[in-house]
Amino acid sequence: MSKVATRFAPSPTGPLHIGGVRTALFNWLYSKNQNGNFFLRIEDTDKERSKEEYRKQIINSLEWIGINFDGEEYVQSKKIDDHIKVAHELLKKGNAYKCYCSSEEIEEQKKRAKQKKIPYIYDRKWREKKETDAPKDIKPVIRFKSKIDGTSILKDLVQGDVEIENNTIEDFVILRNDGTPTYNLSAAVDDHQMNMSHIIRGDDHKINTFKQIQIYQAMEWEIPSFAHIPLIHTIDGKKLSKRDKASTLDDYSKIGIMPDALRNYLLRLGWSYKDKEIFTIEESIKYFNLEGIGKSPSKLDMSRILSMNEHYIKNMNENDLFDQLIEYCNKFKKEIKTDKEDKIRKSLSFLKNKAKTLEDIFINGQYIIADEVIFNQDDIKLIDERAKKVINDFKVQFEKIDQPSREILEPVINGLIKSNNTNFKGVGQPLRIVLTGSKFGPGIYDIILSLGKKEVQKRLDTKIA
RNA sequence: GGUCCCUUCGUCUAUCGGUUAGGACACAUGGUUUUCAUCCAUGAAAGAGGGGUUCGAUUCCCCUAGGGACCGCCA
Repeated sequence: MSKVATRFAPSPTGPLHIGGVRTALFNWLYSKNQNGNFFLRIEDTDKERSKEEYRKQIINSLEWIGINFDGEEYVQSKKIDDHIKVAHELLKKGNAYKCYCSSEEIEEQKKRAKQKKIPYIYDRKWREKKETDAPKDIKPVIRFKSKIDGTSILKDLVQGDVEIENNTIEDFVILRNDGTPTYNLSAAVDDHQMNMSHIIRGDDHKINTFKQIQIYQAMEWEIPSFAHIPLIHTIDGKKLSKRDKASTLDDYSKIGIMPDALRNYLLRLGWSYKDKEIFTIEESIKYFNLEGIGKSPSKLDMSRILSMNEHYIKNMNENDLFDQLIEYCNKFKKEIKTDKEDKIRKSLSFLKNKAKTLEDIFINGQYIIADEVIFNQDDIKLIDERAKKVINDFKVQFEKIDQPSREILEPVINGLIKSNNTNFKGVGQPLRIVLTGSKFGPGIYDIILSLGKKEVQKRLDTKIA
């Protein structure tokens, strides 16, 4: 058997959405699992809608989530001549013919079919007509001569055997009247030339597959294996599209979802391996297979994405988390000053406990990151005379401490609890508010130690309410 | 409308004829805790409906219902 080769073939007509990312992921994983290669093919033959910025965005997205392709990026538009050559070859071999119907004529037929509520299918008018009957003023398209009799069976690696009557597949256009190839031709030729062994793509391509297989057969090419994976649906059960919000990778990265978490989520969306939920990249390559792909479409679930991200935040290496956090803040929030970096790094161990996203860490860490304490107006109201006295008492004691540590602070706090005749909350809450601006936050010792002596003193001087 | 596909807790899923139908997320309750969280424990929660086949069906077959995809000289 020849070496496994898969590809991801997006068209750069919009931002890549996570359905596409999952398709890319499955192709990539399958090839890596089989020790094969994974290629990227940019299908940019729609000159009107293809945009360079989208091409870049697609490549960046794949890189962000950790999918790397082998070899050179394959650009479909550069291969158009090959596609046209095949069209003419099919014509010569009698597997295709020129159709002189005007687009108006076709439109008219479609409209009529719609009115009568019967399915439209091109009537194969020019299939057997003689070229000499051709009208002079019309540039023909080239149509593929599809099978009319019998049925075809697609042995799909995910869906099983799919049988279809050949006459439901029309004589599709392979070359437009401007001489350019259409999708089914280009895709078939490219996949053949790229030596694809497995075509893994969305369910929505299933009918195309029947068309493309006929091209392979006519050209006597080896037919690759196909696997049509179920689509990802939105919460209301419709195919995910680029227009849906929260559908592109950027939508997730900007709220602080990390690539590994999203990768893991996408992997488990429509694929499973026993009861295993968490997969490192290495594990996903090791365990990925086509048998594990389910047949039914699955819905996107934000709370699941969040909890996956939370899992990664809590379990990943803290240095890596720090790096990702800084990168995230610099890109989407504000640049973290170098003098704050160290404080943040030290505080990660407790800041991450309250976070589902990098954004959460950023927000929870505001009391460190921001130069000025931002006070929650409601919480300030909790600072009454008693609280002020506690704060003041603490200030006096704190000034005597050279090197704050938990061991030194603990007796101080306990002493204040006693002398003020209160409980821990009576001391902790006012201090937390004056130091961070909010009654919610990390433990009081964590706050003090993360800020450092100088900063704590500065904040204790703050006049509130 | 035609063709094709799908159907297990709210969601993602396990089960490859015999299980108290399992796990994860979310949810609820309780515990730990200096707040919010984290963490731990517990709980509620599913085989669309109807026929077969079988000693036995969530699992195999058929029908119905519901959902989805495709039906471009887009990709």
